[in-house]
Amino acid sequence: MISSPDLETLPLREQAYLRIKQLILDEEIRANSFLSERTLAEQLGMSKTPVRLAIARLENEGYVRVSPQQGIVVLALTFEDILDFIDYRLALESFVVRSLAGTLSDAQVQVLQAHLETQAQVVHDPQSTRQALVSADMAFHKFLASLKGNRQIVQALERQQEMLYRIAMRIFQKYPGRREQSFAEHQTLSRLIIEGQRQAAVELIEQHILRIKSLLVGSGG
Amino acid sequence: MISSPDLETLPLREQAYLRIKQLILDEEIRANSFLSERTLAEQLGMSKTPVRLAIARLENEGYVRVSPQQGIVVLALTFEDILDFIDYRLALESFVVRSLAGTLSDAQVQVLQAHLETQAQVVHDPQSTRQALVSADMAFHKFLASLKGNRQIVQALERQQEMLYRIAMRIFQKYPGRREQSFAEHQTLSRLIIEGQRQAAVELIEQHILRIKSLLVGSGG
DNA sequence: CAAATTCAACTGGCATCTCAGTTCGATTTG
DNA sequence: CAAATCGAACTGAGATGCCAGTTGAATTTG
Repeated sequence: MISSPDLETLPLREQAYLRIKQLILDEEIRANSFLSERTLAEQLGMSKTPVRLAIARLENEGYVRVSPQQGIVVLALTFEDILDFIDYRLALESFVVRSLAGTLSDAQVQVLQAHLETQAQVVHDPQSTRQALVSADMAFHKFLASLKGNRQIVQALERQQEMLYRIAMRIFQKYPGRREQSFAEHQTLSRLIIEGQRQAAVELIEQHILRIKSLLVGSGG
Repeated sequence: MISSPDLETLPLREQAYLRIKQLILDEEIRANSFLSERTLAEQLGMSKTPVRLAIARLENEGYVRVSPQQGIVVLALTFEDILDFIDYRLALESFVVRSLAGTLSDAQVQVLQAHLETQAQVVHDPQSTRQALVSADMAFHKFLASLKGNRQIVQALERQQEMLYRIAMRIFQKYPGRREQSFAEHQTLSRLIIEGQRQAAVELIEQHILRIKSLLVGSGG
């Protein structure tokens, strides 16, 4: 959730986009709340122009809706939206796992295991914030996709992850047990991919993702 | 490729977006050519402001690249880009077909067959333009996705189709035989989905899509 | 007191202007 | 003649101001 180059060196429209999106994802700006270009511009210390570009981008990505002469509304994800995004993710990730299984080079196996080790430290550190846990979880899936080397899929997955970040945070809060369980599944999944057990790997990732749907039913959107 | 509400009633930024994108897709603006906000604004009869928003959107979608103090470049798809988009499509569509097979209601079967009939008329009309043939082909796939009822997947597929529209046009030009072959596969695919032959349906759609890769190798990017 | 009306304070949409940085050809200079 | 230099003509980035349309509370009117 953090982008590396110094925020201040970026164009103002990019700063505005990143900062507003972060406020939304962290729920410092809640769904269904209203914004205005002028207020945002003042708060961010810039003019309306770059704010307008940022808002337009957030609208295209589905975070807000802009009504002429009315204002900007932060959109709430409907239950249907969430289920759609989960199936979308399922389509992407099961493809990734299917085409990855049994194809990893030795070097790739090394990097994958290093990545798992990094996540292990976060998971086993009692100091880790919920943000850190969720980010590490998402980073693993994004990393798998990047192994496939398909920019479109990685980008699509990123977009999906950001959109469901707020949901993931709630799930991690409600079900703390997922901390360990999710990581254990990542380890198993990695092993199956490395060993080339394609069918088992695909089934595991599908269960891994579809389990989220079950959890959501129990948490009521 | 045509959006229904009267172009003139849309906000200027939307008109600019649609018109510029159409020029790019129709290759009236070729890849690697340079644009400028001011020139476009003059040509479209509006100020720079809405043009700037349109260009920003096209940049986010990957159609152009904007360099500060230099200009706007219409991006050419690399061969890798194309292959990535095709795999992306494969991930989406094989998921759609897999989850659709054997689940269609009678009403959905009716609409699907009506859709096939519409496409048949376009395919068998010798007057049909290449644009019409490509659009009808894409419309079938988009329709299948819409049967699944997942907005995210439909939207992702739309985006992918538009991005590969120029490539599809070249392929249809180089291989006129695809006119009939593609349509025949759509008929078979529909039958397999209706009859619930899931595995066969998935294999067919995967072949259908992967065949495009083979054709591209023979056409040299 | 309640209903209709007005109006001031907002909203985003767009045009315009200035600014700094790039580019490239004409000009100058060796 | 060739190389260095200068400058005019571009580029997008951003700030600002105006406009039309919406909204809601105060005010007027029955």
